[in-house]
Order: sequence, then structure tokens, then C-alpha cells
Amino acid sequence: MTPATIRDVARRAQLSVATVSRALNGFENVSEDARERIKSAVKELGYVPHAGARSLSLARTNAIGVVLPALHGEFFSEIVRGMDRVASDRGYFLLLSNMHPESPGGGTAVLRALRGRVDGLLLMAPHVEDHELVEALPAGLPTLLINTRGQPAGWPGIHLDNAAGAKAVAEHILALGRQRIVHIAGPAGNIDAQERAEAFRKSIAATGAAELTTVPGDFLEESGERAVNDLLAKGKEFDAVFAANDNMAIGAMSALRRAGVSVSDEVAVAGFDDIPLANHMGLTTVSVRIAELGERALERLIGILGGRDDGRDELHAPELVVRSSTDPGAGA
Amino acid sequence: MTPATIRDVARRAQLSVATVSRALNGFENVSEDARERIKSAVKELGYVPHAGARSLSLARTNAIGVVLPALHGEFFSEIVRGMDRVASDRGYFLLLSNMHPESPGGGTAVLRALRGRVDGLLLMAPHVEDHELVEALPAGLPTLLINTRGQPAGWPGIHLDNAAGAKAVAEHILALGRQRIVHIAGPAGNIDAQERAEAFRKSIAATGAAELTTVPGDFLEESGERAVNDLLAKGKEFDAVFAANDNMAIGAMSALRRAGVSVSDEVAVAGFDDIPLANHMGLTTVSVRIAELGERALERLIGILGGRDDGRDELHAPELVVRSSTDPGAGA
DNA sequence: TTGTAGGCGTTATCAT
DNA sequence: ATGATAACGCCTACAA
Repeated sequence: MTPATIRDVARRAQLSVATVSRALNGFENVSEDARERIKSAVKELGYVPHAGARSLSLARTNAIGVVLPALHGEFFSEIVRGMDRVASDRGYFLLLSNMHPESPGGGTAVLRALRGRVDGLLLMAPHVEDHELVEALPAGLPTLLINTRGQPAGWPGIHLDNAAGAKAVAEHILALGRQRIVHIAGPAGNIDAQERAEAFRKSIAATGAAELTTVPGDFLEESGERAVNDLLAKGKEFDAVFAANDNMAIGAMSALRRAGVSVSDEVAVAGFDDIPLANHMGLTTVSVRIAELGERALERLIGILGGRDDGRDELHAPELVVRSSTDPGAGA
Repeated sequence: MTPATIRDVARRAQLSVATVSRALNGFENVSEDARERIKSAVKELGYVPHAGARSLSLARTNAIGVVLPALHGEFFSEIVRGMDRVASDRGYFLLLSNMHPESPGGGTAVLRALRGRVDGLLLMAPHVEDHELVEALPAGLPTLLINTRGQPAGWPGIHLDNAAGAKAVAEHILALGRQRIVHIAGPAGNIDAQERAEAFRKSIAATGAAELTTVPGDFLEESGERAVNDLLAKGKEFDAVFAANDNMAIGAMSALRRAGVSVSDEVAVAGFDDIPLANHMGLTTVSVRIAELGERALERLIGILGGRDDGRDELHAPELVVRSSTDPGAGA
């Protein structure tokens, strides 16, 4: 037996589908008698409204599309959690989909598959160029861009303020009196990595005094370890390391400890992201407050859907968290 | 201007919507000429098919609903990642929604909101009783139950094999020759915690020789710390601790270290879950392989949708991972 | 208060 | 190969 439709309910209640629809949607102009009959018909038939049909009729899905690149653990988890909090609070579902950067067009095909399925879109695609992204968007689908490369003119967006974070780390390290500083960079094509490296370089250079060495990395823990091992093997001297993310910073700490170098005392280490592990390891880092970013993104998108949003590009400010890897007195 | 529909394309190409639909869906019986005209009409109008309307017509959404309770970080992240991998591979979207255990009916209302929106459902709701859950499900919505309390007869499901995991830990600890064993249990109402405690108790009791003390906990790190501190304060002697999850085990390790007790040497410590932190801390634990559980769940649901699934309740086997917290020679 | 009928954007059947 | 047209399940003027 196929699921009951509103027509079945109407027949059973001896009423028209219009009346049933009105009753089901809580309109006032329905008699008590009708209401009763409908109620029991619904129960007897086990009727549940078909959300898809409803959406088509109302031109409203109550769903929000979330398109993210394939993400490393913590970030994915946190941003989705933040979005989910606001979404379920406001009665929206989250329709998840990841872009496959390796597929043709950078995976922009999924964007079209979302048309008529969601009311709006939260899109994060750091690997795709702005204009490609904007061209791939179905016309008329309200979209908020998160951390894309550059800011497509006129598109509302939220960008992580990488520069502010890197600058805070630089100033902290310099305030500690460190002079020979190493930066373990992230993947070459990654916009976040680029912004962090650039802002860090500038802040260090501004003092004139300190020396900065930048070595490559790929955001994975092993690359942080490798970077430090290479430097030590070469006899390179340094008293501070800023890794472009926490994973690499943790790898760097392991390598230093293994080499018998005291972290914080001889070499201060800092990362970026503030993943849970950072707290346990006492790693000084920049807290991105990812969940808050997710919350904010959803809130703004809902604003856009409601026709109230200034469409500007917003900067999400991170926060420096000092722990024992740079300051022995900082606990943890 | 509102987005173009298939009708606009038909008009522009001087063809009927039927022909356009056929062309768009790659049918053979469409002339080259028609194909060309449609192609350019689509491009000129920026036409993108309306997935919602398509779903209604086809009675197929290509979306799978995922309903989870509010979850602590790692688990949520991992299980969704696993599901997402398979889903995007098979051309499905994931429609996310969390149940609010505190709302009336345990949050079962969202289940109805999913009808007509998804082709199938992946449902994890350890806080709701079986029969309530099954009653709340829209009729005819293929559903796979994950780690629910008990197995509603006749419903396909996947359950974590807590008993096998706890048994493996018990045998490992006994093999180490430990005789005075402590179990830090999870929350009283939690089914996973109950199963772990019970299986562990049984396995220990089976030997007859060892002594087991069970103390309460709540899955949070602090409760593991507190439990150990209490035992030490009471002068209780023990040489092994099995916590019902990794968070508590890590708390226990901290407390032991702080008290100057050598972990593994004097007291062996083991946990459950194998969160990333466990690896870093060298904690012996039971790896749940959450992402794999998610993958498997989605695969089975797709099997159900395809009419091929034996509908049985499947046990997801965890795996003992021995590290330095019980075996000094085990690295990490 | 209730019913009739048309529409939301597609697909599919049945002619031609 | 192409075109009318009736679904799909629901909502909503407009009428009565």
C-alpha cells in the first residue's frame, strides 16, 4: 500500500482537499466538525504530508545547501555543527554536499544539482576561482560565499581574517624577544596559507630586527615534523616556529622534543586553528572559532533570504590563545 | 526575472517540452537539429533544471536523510564523513538534521518532516525507545537504525559491538597479569555504557581470580580524573583502569601522573573509541572506526533502496589497539 | 465555511 | 522524431 495523500484524507473525511489543506496548515476558517473528521482521517490513514510536493507549490524548501571542499576533520565538524545549531533552531534542514576538486570544473556541477532543492546556499570553495564559481551558480539562488579566493564583487561573503591572526602571532613572538623565526607554510595553492604567510612575513619585516625563514608544508602533521627535522639536520639555528596550522605545529613540537630541544624555552611554537588537540598539547595558537563562523554564515544567509542583508564582505576575526608552547607560565 | 523553466526552453527552441525533456535526459530519439536548438536555448536562458519538480515527478529525491542526536565532536564528524564519502560517490545528497532529545516526543517530529524529501533514512536515536521510534516513522520510508536501544524486531540496523570491544580489553588486561581492576563507567542511561560495563564485568568474572571495582562517570574527561582521585584518596589499591570512553581514560591518566603513579608500569589504562587524542597520548583503546560505520550504514541503506538487503541487524566490530598506556613496548 | 480548478516544473504515456 | 496531456502531491485564488 502506497502512502496516503491529502486526497485520501479528504475522501475519508468527506471533505475537499482544500479544506483539509487549510485545516492541516492551521487556518481559522475551518469548522470544528471538519477539523475533527480530518484529524481522525489523518490518524487512521497514517497520513504524513509530502514535503517535496509542498515545496514545489510554495516555492520554498526549508532547506539550505552547504557545499564544502573535502575537509580535514576538525574544521568540517565544527563549521557544520555551528550551521546546524542555527538551522535547526530556525526550522531549516542542511543539505550537505562536498565538491570534488579533482573533477572537471572543480566540482561545480553539484551547484546546479541544488537548484530547486534548497532556498539558499552556503558555499566554500577555496580551490575555485571567483568568476568560475559565480558563473556556475544557478541564477536566482541566494548564496553566501565563505573563504573563497578573493571577494567576487557584489557577492555577500564571510572571510576568515587570516592576516589579523598571523599578525597577532608575530607580535606575540616578537614580544617574547625571539629573533630567529621559522614559518612552516601551508600548501602553495591554498589561499588561507598564502594570507597567513604573507601577513606574518610583513609583521616580522616591520621590526627590521628579526630574521625569518619560511619552509614548505602541506597542513599535515608529518610535514611539520619533517620541516623541523630538516632544519635541525642542516644545523639551522632558530628560537621560534609559527606553523600555518595546528597539525603542523604539533608535528613540529614532536620533532623538537624528540631532538631534545625544549619547546617554549629554547624554541617557541605556535599554530593556527585551535583544534581540540592544541589545548591538550598546550599549543599557543589562533582560535578560529569555526563553529561561530558557521553560525554567523547561516544567520546571514537567512537574512539574505528575508531580503535584509547589506551584501557586504565580512571578516571573521580570530583570537590569539597563549599557552605553554610559547609561555611556560600559561598553564596546560 | 524569475529563473527559466523547461517551458521557456521549449518555446525558445520552437519545440515541445516533451522533446526538450527527452533531450535533456539523454534519450536517443531526438534529432540532431532539435538537440542543437535546445542546447543553445538552454545556454541563452541560463536554464537549470528544477530538482524539486523532477523529484516529484520521478518519486525519487536522490537525497538521504541523516538524523543524529546532538553529538560530541569526534563522533559526529567521523560518521558524517563516512556517510558523505559513499553518498557523493553514489550520487546522493545528505540531508542533515539533529534530534532534540529535550523536545516533546524526543524530537521525533523531524522524522515526519522528512517524508517526501528523502529516499531513505539513517537514524540514530539512542535516547528514544524502540517502539516510539518505529511509530514515529512515516510509513514507507526505508530506514536503517544505528545504535538504537535494542533492536526493534524486523528492522534493519547496525549496532556497535560494545561487548566484543570490552571483552577484548578485559582479556588484554588479564593477559598482562593485572588482578585489581577498576572500571570507570559511563552515564547510567546510556546503552553503550551499559553494554561495555556488563561485558567487561562478565569477562573479568569469568576468570574468577581478578577483583573488579566499578565507579561512576559521565563520559567527560573531568569525571575520569575525579574517579581516580577519589580512589587514591581512599587508599584503594589497583593496577588497571578501563574507562568506558577515551575522554575519561585520558582524565584518569592525568590524575595518575599528577599523583606520581606510573601509567602502564604501576597502573595500566585503557579507553574506548580511539579518538585522535588517544593516539597522541599513547592510550590503549578500542577503535570504533566510526567513519567505516557511517560508510557501511549508507551502503546498506542503498541496498535497501535497491530492494536487496536481508534486513538483519548487523554488528559493527571494533578493534583493540594496544599502545603504551598498557604496554611500554608498544610505541607512542 | 466549503468546493472547484488551475498551477508549481518535471516526466511519461500515447498518439501522430 | 515530435507533441498533447495527464500525472506527481500540494496550495490557493476565486466562487459559491
